[in-house]
Amino acid sequence: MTDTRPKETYHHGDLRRAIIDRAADVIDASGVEALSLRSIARDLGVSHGAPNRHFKNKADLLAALATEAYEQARAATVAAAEECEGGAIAKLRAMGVGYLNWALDHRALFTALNHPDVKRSADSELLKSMRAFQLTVRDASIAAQGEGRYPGVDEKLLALYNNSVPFGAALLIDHPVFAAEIDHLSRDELIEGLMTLVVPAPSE
Amino acid sequence: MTDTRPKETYHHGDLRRAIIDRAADVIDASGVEALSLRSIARDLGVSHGAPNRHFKNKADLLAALATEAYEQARAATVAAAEECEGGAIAKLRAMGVGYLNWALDHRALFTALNHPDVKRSADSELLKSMRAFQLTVRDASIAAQGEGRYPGVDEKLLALYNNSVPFGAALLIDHPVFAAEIDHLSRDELIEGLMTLVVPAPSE
DNA sequence: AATAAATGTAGACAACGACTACATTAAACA
DNA sequence: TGTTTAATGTAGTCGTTGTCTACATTTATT
Repeated sequence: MTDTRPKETYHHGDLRRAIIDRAADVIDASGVEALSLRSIARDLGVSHGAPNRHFKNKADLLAALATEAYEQARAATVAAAEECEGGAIAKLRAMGVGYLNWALDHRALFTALNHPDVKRSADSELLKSMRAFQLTVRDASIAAQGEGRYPGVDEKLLALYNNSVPFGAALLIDHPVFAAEIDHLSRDELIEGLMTLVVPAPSE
Repeated sequence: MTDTRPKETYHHGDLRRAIIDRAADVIDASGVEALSLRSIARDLGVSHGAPNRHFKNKADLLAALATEAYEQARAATVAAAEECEGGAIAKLRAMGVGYLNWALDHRALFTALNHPDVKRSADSELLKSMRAFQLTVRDASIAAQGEGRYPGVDEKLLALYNNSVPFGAALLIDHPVFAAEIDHLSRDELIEGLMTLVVPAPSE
């Protein structure tokens, strides 16, 4: 996954990429609070000031992680929809499954995506990625509505609903206390079961 | 803003309470990353080491905030259910509304409740509060199932679903990018509309 | 009244984020 | 090609923070 392309020069070659990857590892291992530009620099064998050439400050690194998270999440949901052979409703359901699988497979990025302070950042790249993700889900919701799902419901409200479930579920499934309650279900059963509640199969 | 009491007494009286309250203010105003034990101590007119008598470390303060958040959230949902005069299904729907209203009225505590590093804490008080909240929702879900809602669905899966929606929705509604998309709806319309999708009124 | 426990203070230290001036490498251009 | 310019990394510094320790003051207990 970490396809670092070392050019083996005195300049690191792709320090920005390496910092982001390392940051994700740190978050996975020790949490967001443990994230430190200096320790990442040490881990990568560069001076403590080097990261500042790539990130204006620490929040900027977190924003970069979140941007990547939104792009990956969007790619995962779009891919899931494209692999689904059903109609718009089935695709919407597949997108939720795809998103949940991505979130559980990339907890560090998912953490960055949900970090409370990321909302505060006005970074335009981040806002663009957020918006792209949102629109993807909204369009899929509208398409599903065209197939008769939840007729008459405000489409933006429907988009909120279809965003909220995987969003909240990923947080809860990742949560030790809540997860303990559902450990009799396999992950796939959990995700499939949940999305079936959200987007029931078309009656047939 | 800072209710610094007259420094006539050596002991503060209720420093722990004051620190928690001030921490919530800081989170509201400047985000979690801006939280600092020393600046809180300064604001309250005590020495920089005083908070350590009440919180083992910074994470412990965050855990205390989260504990209080879970207790408040539970109280709000229970109160909403008790004020609802309908059956178990109507009560479940009211609980979601109550939870969402609480979350949007107490963003700092909601932030603490969702902070990624809080999950990592093994504080037993926190775990107790988390569990109490979880069981409250689960019991209400089971009661609603007794009235015929989602027959045959694994009750723990149903509890997850009923937790996920308000959980995720509160995050999204609080989110500038997503919120911009639904600004044509008032907050009450939004919450009511969403919960109606989650827990439709019983057919009658 | 004597003593212990709780609570607040003051000082110290290492780590951190962020800034600066400077050095080295890569890129652009003549 | 050689020169200049921008990008990138280094080393040093500063103020702030979390956390620890020793000590002071107040409150609780016996």
